[in-house]
Amino acid sequence: MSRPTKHAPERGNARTRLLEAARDLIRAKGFAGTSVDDLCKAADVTKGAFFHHFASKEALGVAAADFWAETTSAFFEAAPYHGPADPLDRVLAYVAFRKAIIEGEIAEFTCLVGTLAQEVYASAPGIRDACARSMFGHTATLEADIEAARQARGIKADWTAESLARHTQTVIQGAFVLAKAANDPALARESLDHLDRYIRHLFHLTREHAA
Amino acid sequence: MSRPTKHAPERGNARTRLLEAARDLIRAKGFAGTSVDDLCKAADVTKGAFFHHFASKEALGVAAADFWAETTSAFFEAAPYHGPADPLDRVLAYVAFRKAIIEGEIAEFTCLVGTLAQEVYASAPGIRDACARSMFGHTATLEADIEAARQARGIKADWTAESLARHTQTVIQGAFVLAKAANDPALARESLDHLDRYIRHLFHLTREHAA
DNA sequence: CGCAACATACCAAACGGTCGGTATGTGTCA
DNA sequence: TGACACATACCGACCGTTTGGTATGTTGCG
Repeated sequence: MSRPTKHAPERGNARTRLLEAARDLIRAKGFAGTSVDDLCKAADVTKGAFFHHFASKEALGVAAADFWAETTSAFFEAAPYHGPADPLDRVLAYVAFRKAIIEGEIAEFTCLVGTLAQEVYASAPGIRDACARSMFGHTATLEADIEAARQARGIKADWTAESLARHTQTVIQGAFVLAKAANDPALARESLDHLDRYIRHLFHLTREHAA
Repeated sequence: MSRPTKHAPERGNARTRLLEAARDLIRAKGFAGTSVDDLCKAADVTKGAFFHHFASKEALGVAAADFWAETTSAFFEAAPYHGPADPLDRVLAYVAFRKAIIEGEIAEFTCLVGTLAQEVYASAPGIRDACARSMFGHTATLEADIEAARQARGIKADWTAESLARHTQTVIQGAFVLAKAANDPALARESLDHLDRYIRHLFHLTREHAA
């Protein structure tokens, strides 16, 4: 029983630990508020390792946003809300799922790329664009279900699936801002209830219809 | 024709210039990304003046949030959306007004206290609380019109005026996040259209009803 | 005079980033 | 098989600059 030979020279795990540290520290303290030394300490690596893997702090920011895109898309793909056969039920289940995962520490359920984009949109366009790719890549996955629901139910809409998918993201991002300001996750959940009610309205559903 | 004597020993205008610089720079670069030197340069004052007026950089952050609360509440009080006699019309006019002022440079129409709270909610509770006061002080002004509209129209609601006022703020804050990520104000306006549609639904209004 | 409103010069710490070096593979060809 | 060339991963001392903050004036006005 031989150990598998490592062909591709295993992408160092210092790199991964730094990306995880970036995810956690930036969500709690912001990008500018997190120093390279902070990141190295949290990841338990040296500064040499940091600049071996990333050309600059800004490059780490871009990589962190890409890392976020990868890990969250895997997370949402594996999530239970894809179960229902009816596409509208999947959309409502998505909203319910987003509401359900809002709990515990604020830094643990809020969005890295939303925080990051808000902070550096003007000073670091590379990071901003990586955040946009992550955010709108995610809304695109919801868009398909919304469009399918619209067609299946023959809804004549003066809105597009794309805009409703983006509006859903708007409510989620805004909910995080209010939760942070008030230091209370309940405010975020509250807005997701309004979003749920709005979507049911657009599809002529009663409030009682189960998701 | 004598010059008006200044009685109240005019709260130094270096202080005001610093607060204005803080408002503009923090919206563009974030709080941690804006240095005391940056602020002094933009306000054309020296560091001595800065620390004469503010005990620390964090104290300036609190003062900037308070300054934002004062100036925006004056701005919204003077805004035209208070005109309509019907309270619901005032609410819809508010949403239309918020949409109308989204134009030009992103840093010019986005919200200081939203940005600030998102960045420092965990590391500077004093600033966060000042942001919360500004934000929820503003939503409270909308809440009155929403509640009046609900009573005037005899709406039996499973939501409160308070929560709808906060949801409105949620959509506005989230709209700013998406506009920054995509570098496009149009995305912010788009979500305000969804919000308008939602409010009309809650009050059983047709889409055509004029605001 | 006395005090508020500044200006100037300075400081220690923290910052992002560089650099010479080591340890450990890995591919290749005689 | 072994040895040479080269690559990757990482270390930690060090560098120049910027940081938030302080100490000590100076100025002008009631």
